[in-house]
Amino acid sequence: MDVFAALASPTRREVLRLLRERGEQPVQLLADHFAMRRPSLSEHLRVLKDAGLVTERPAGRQRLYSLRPEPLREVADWLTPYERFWRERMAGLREVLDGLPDD
Amino acid sequence: MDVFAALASPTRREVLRLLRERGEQPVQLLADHFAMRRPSLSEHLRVLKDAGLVTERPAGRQRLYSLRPEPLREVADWLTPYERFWRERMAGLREVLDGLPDD
DNA sequence: TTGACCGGTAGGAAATATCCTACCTATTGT
DNA sequence: ACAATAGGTAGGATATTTCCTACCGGTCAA
Repeated sequence: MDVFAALASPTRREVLRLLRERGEQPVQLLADHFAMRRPSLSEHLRVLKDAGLVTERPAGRQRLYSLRPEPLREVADWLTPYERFWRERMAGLREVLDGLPDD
Repeated sequence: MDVFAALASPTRREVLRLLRERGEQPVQLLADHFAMRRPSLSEHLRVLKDAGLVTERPAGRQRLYSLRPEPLREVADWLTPYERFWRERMAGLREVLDGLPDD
């Protein structure tokens, strides 16, 4: 339910990256890439699922997880009003740099 | 140091919003908008400062905090590779909607 | 100089997060 | 039917977060 909290964990961000790069994955394949036992990864997957960032689909005895990027829009939307701030500051920095003599 | 973790708290996101909308603010003015004692807000401010999201400047007996949006670029950059995913999905949804009969 | 004010730190309580091992169910292959 | 496999749940240890009250130092104003 809370996208920002779900993204706070490096492990969970890494899970999202794996799903983005590889597409749908069973738990075991994901778990292979972490120095962590499977039940711990299961908990991370549950947090991601509660946040709507992944979906799960049974396939035989496996469960295939895939990326569901929609909730990331909330983050992108949240960032929007800050963009002009860092653009202005980057522009200011650019001016300062342009004002320096060539080396 | 960890921008994503700093953004996980609704209180801290609200602090950033206040600083964005009002500019530089002393602690007391910020604290007035939360149902929380001042020392707790001080801790949130420290987390934001450690993440580089605010700067602090002494002014008499006050300390003025202001927004420092640069670290948010890290978040925006992290989001970038996911953008095409939700765009594709939105496009797909659009097609479905377009295919529906007018009501 | 002294009292009021601003805001940080100390230390503790309670809740939550993050890991583990042990165990359970469901599915598959022999 | 049975052993092996996939993956979730239970419950516990520990660490971290988030709040509080009490207190402290620095600054300003009378």
